[in-house]
Amino acid sequence: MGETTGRVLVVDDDVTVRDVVRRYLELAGYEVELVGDGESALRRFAEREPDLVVLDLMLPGVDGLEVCRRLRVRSAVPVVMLTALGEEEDRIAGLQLGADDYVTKPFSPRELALRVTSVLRRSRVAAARSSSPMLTDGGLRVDVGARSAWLDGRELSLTTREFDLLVFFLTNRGTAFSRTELLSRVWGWEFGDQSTVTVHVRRLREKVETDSARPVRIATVWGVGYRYDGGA
Amino acid sequence: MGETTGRVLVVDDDVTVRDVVRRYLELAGYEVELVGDGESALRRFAEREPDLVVLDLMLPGVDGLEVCRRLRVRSAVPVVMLTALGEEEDRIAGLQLGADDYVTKPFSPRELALRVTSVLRRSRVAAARSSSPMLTDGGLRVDVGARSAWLDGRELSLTTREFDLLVFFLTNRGTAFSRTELLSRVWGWEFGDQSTVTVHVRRLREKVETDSARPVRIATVWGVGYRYDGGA
DNA sequence: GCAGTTCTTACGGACCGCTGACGGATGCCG
DNA sequence: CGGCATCCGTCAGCGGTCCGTAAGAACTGC
Repeated sequence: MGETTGRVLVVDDDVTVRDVVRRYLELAGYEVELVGDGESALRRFAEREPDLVVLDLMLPGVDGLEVCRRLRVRSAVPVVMLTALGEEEDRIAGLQLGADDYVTKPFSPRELALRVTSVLRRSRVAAARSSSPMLTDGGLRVDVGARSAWLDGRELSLTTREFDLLVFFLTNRGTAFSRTELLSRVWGWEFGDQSTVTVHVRRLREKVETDSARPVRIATVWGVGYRYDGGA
Repeated sequence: MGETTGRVLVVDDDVTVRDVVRRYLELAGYEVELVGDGESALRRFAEREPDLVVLDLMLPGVDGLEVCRRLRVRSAVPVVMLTALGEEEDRIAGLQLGADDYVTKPFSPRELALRVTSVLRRSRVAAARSSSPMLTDGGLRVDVGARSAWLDGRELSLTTREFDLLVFFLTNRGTAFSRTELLSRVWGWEFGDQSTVTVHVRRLREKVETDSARPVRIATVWGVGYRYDGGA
């Protein structure tokens, strides 16, 4: 099959390793680019934006960990690290920097190709699911990732607690919660003054209700607590 | 249509060939320059920086191969070679020197025009993909590969950290990040003083915000961290 | 009308982010 | 090798925001 399933950038200073890796990855259907040092890796990455990077830890000049960090600054590209046996600490550091997998030298090229395939599949699934969710209700729109909210088009300035509270309500519509439960699930407290909740609900109402004296969205459930009803 | 789709420099010592080629290329919408020998070709190339060069192999004085080689020293301009039948070796040499296509004499002028169009299209696609990606936002332009940035045309002098931070923000617009997360993804630290982030954001703001006391691009998200909003 | 519950307002302190300054590290130039 | 400039991380002070609490008023259900 001539169809490529992705572009892979291989970074290793050993020509022999590069060639072997190249052959196997190409057999697996990948388009392969090779570079021998960190600077070239970063430059080539910027030019070609490969789908995955195979990165040797030991590199002349900028080392593998630094390359990984710099890549991570501007890309979520999956990285597979090549480490020598016994570089335990480096491996851990690498994974902390966001490497997605690692292979210890000496490695079987077939194994590397398999890992590449598996990491790539994993990251593609993750990417498909990662778009920032938008909560909406009537004229209310909430971007959880951006931590901002709009009511009828104009932006609301909500404090941290208000925002968290609103998000909780929006993701749990139609269910009544006691103040104690809200304290637990929004504040993370297991005990505390319930009036804290009361006051915050009031302040939130001032911002999301058209008439805060006659609330439509956040309903009071007498003797129990509060419930979020749709604003539609 | 009067619009030109590119400038082509034609190098051939035969006046008749030049005129025929010129007519067809102009019909195809190109702006055409004609020269008759190698020295003129190099000089004119330097003056006009055409988008493509049509180059006869047999030239008085500096021959075609040498011209091609000299061009390649300082430009990636696409070259289409004109070769006589049987100049097999020259053709191979030409391609090795970086010619992008060749046409054997006698040739149909229409075929030449088609080849020119096709080479030009190919090279433009390649250029678009290989030029280092530019991040832009409002008056802000960032060349990631070159590690340089401009605001309203004048170059910014950013330090390494500032640059990385800016690139991270530009590639993750509209999402709020905690200082801890920035520390992890830009600094590569898993723990550390959060004020490090605060201070760097401040320094970056001084350089990319019109009024750093009233930031527009890098918004503070109270109790959380920072978010990059468009500067538009 | 009474008791329990919720609403409203006010306030002080805690928290947070901004700022300016400093010392150490690093790299460059003489 | 020594001096200088740059960059970086830390810190303390300050000013502003936010939060939790308390206390009185209003309301609900009985």
